[in-house]
Amino acid sequence: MSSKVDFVRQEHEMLKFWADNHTFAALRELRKDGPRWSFIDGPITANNPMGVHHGWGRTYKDLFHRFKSMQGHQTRYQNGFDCQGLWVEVEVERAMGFQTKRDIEKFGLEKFVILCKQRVLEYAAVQTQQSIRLGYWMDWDRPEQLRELSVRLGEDPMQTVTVEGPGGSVTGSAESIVGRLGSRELGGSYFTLSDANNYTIWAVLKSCYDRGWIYKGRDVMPWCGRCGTGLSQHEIVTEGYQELTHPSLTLRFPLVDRPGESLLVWTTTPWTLTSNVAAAVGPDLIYVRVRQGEEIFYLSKGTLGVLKGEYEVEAELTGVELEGWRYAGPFDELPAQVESKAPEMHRVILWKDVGEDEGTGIVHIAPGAGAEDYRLGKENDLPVIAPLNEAGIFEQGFDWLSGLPVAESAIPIHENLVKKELAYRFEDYTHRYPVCWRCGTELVFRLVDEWFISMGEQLDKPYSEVTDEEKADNLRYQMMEVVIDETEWHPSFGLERELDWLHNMHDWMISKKRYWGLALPIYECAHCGNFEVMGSRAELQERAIEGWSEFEGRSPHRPFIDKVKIACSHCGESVGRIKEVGNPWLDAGVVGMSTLSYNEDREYWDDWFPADLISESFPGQFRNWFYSLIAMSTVLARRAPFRNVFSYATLLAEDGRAMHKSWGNSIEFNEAADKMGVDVMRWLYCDHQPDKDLLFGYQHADEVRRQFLLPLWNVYSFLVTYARIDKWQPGSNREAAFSQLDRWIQARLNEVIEQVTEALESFEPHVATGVIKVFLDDLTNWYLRRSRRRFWAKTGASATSDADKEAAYQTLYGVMVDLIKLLAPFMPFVTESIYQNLVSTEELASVHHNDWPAVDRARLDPDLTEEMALVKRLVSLGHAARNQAQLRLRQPLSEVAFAVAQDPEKGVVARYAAIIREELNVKEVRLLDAVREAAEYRLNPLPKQLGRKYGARFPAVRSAVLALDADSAAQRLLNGDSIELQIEGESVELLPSEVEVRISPKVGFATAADGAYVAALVTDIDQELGREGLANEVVRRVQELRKQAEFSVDDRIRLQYSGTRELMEAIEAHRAHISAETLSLSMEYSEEPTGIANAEYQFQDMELRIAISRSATR
RNA sequence: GGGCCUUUAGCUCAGUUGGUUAGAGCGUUCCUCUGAUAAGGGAAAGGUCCCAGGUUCGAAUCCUGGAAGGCCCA
Repeated sequence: MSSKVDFVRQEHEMLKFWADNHTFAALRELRKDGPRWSFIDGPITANNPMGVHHGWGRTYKDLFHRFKSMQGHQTRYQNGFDCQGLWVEVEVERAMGFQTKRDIEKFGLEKFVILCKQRVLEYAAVQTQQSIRLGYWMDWDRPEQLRELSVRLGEDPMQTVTVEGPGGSVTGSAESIVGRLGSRELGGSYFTLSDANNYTIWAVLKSCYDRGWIYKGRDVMPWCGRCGTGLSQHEIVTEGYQELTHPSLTLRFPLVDRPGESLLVWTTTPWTLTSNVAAAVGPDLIYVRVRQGEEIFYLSKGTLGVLKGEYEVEAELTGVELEGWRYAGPFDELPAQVESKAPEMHRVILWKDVGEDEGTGIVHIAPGAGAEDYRLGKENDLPVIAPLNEAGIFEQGFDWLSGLPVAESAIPIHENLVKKELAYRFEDYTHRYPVCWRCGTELVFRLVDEWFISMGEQLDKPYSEVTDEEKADNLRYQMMEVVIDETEWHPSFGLERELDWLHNMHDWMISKKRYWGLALPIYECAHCGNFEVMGSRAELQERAIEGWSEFEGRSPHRPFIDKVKIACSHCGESVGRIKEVGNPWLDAGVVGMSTLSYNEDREYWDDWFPADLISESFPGQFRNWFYSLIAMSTVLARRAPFRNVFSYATLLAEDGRAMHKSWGNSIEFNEAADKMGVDVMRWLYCDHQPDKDLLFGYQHADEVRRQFLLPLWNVYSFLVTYARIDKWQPGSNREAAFSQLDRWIQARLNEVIEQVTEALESFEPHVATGVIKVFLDDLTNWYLRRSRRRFWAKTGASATSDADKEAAYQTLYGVMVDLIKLLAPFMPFVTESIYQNLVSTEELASVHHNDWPAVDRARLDPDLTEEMALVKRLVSLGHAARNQAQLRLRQPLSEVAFAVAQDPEKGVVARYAAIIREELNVKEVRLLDAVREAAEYRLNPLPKQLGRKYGARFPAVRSAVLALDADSAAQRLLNGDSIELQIEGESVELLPSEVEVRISPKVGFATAADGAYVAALVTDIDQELGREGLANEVVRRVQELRKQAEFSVDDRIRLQYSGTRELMEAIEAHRAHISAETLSLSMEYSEEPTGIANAEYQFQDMELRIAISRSATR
């Protein structure tokens, strides 16, 4: 067995092994009658290859699936792809070189929608392959089939195709097959573009409509001129802001009734000045009247810094005093201003939100170009001037500005204001400004009509006081109710965050003036204004009065769905669907219902709803997927769609910054998989506290490989190496005599099984990995290190040694098998590889088919594990002492003596003497004789014990203890006697367990201490010890040479040697030892040692020449 | 302006119900071990536990206020 292993290549071999043997299908078969464990996948946008951040989330999803599966559950294994919406459109536009919506319309909607579907299918195929590479076991579609469907769709969507489903082949048009992807007849991932998904949203919207929750609203909202669409509140936060620099403008609003006097107003969006109707001041702010030359300005006292040059404050007045002052607007000459009659209405209004942090304390108000302005305008009955069209270009009625894109308007507007002598100051200003999160275009605020779902009134009281009656017609509180009553959040602060969002959310804008997406089933009558919502395809068919035949057989998307007209139920006019498509979070949110066949098979839904787990990254999802998922199931069933939500933070590059291609710190998924291997990636992901941002990179990955994966492999490799030499097989009836170490590692293993199980059940993967890491260290650096020689024992030497060796094999093998089972959900590849070599049987052909290890309580042994922990601690002190005295481990010493903190610990030293002796290479192990060997005592009153017992009197007790004569007090305490203390006139009894006696040993020892624990080594080396040390040096050199010469570990050799006389004497004195250690069948002195390999060494002023050859006999 | 999170070694992070000696990994220096290990082990150096108050016999930990950073909402 080579210890050098190419893990990446091995992963590819395992992928092939799983594929060839249908290992995943076999697992599903094994678990098909198990208790259900339900998972709903949050759809990944099928628009680009997946990134390493997706790898993080998908690893968790796979981890929990595999864990639950090993616990016997059947699960649905359905991945999801998010398909509809602007992000796909934007990529297709980019690919086609389209600039505007007009380009799309010119190209043709029908063809455009097909391109969108094709893109989704292609990237679904890519992501499927990547996910398989990750070891993510899901019910994947065959990537080739997805690609094939994409091609067919492009050729002719109505051509007939046949595909294989779990229950046999399915035939239909390419378009209809694509529309049925993820259905139970086809299997595979769900696609949010599916007919079922779209029609289930129709059902949701219908239900909202029936309760009066759907409405058309007019509002000023963030708008992307390039995309020609508004953005909802969900889309604009987070991704939606950038630090941008804009020209900011301070200008005069001349006061009509006060010649020569002006308000000073500040704006960073000069284009909105064209639509100014009012100026707002803070009612309680202090304003000043300032003279600068001939001019008088008004601005708030706190913003005087904006003034250029000298000024003189003439008066102070409050905002209220300015109310009603009339002023001349900056663009009153524009026809749009004149028509709206705004110029004669310009006046100062009050607004409590006006502040002094920036600007002049006087805010210009344009209700047609700002959200808050619009609300303020409504309250004050102000006219609304809307300057921009869909594309962000000035409308007619703006004279010389009409036709100008808003982005190009700042400079001309400034020049115009300079000409009118209104401009006061002009400078760059950097601020966070909203941009379109898909295409990066700066947003403007625009007055538009959009469709909304009413989220219910926000009541001015805490949730606990909201009554059932109030909840009855209020979606907001119904959602809060199901979240509070039915869900658990990991990490727990998620609940608070979600409730905060739900409590404050606005009505949900569900429409988008775009092309590729859910066809909103809203039919608005142009004649009478009435609107209706269709709740299903059947309902639409029933109501259709024209166009059905053109729509028949097509997916419910534009343009075909738009052919269908119904008769208005009020006035009978022919009514078409509104042109808007749906917000994509409707698509993602409904999957909690649609993928469980809520509309088609209520029994199945009942079986699998709600999900036991959902899991996504939390930044963003509180207001996106978590929210929409909850909204949809609350509308339809008034139930929470999941019981547990597990979420995690953000993946960053190793330098702590976001990954950006242009910054050179970004790592692509495929590259990471090829270079690190996915087992390493998965471990790296899981071994991280999920609510903290994860720094992902090669250094970190290499650490995982070196510190975890390699040692794991090495233990396995050791076991296999010697099992082969000894032809050892598991399951024999040979007699085994289990040692203390065997019982210890078994006890530890069972502790670990218990802890790992608990950690995974409480959604704390990083706790599980932590426990396993410590265990692997125990296994390699303690159990194996201390057991190695047992494996080297010559078979047949004695019954005792054979039974000991058998026990070692059985123990290491058993531990290894359980360990890889525990590790299988985390590292499915390397564990499978080990399993195949170590265990695999016909019934359980994969590690992943095994049951999760159960805790064997009989093997738990807390005393043993605690004692061994102490032994390790003492031994480590012994190493420290050797280190300090510069006494290498190869040099045997006569004895080590320990001091321990507590009386009961004394027994441990004796009981584990053999282990300690070997580990520290000493002849004797004993306790320090405090009376004889201590040079100094110190008393350490233990705060935990004494503090709890005496509370506020602790300081007094403490000083009383420290005031004792340390020598005599220590003697008594070490004898187990208590001591009377007088504290503030009272007598108290000090117990030996309440104070630690610290010893400094006399000279002659090399010591190391940790609190009261002391290791003291006798450092005298007599001739005998010295020779033994030298013999070990010789052994070491021979071993080194064996390795250099690439002898195998069980090769017998002939050894020739010569060198310094002292060395030769040592060799003679320890011939047997050297020959046994080095497997030398013959050892002979030779002036000129000759053999296959030879070497010369110099150490400790001595010289050694050796040569070795393989011996023919064994 | 409000809510949530974070702040501990040069870097990345642990730190249990409050206990007087605050840990790990990486990096640096030195030592050591090697019959699985291009590995491992040990030691040294490195700390105002963000700041200020408070509670307590005792605070990295609990409370209040503040600062800085991140996220979310106005």
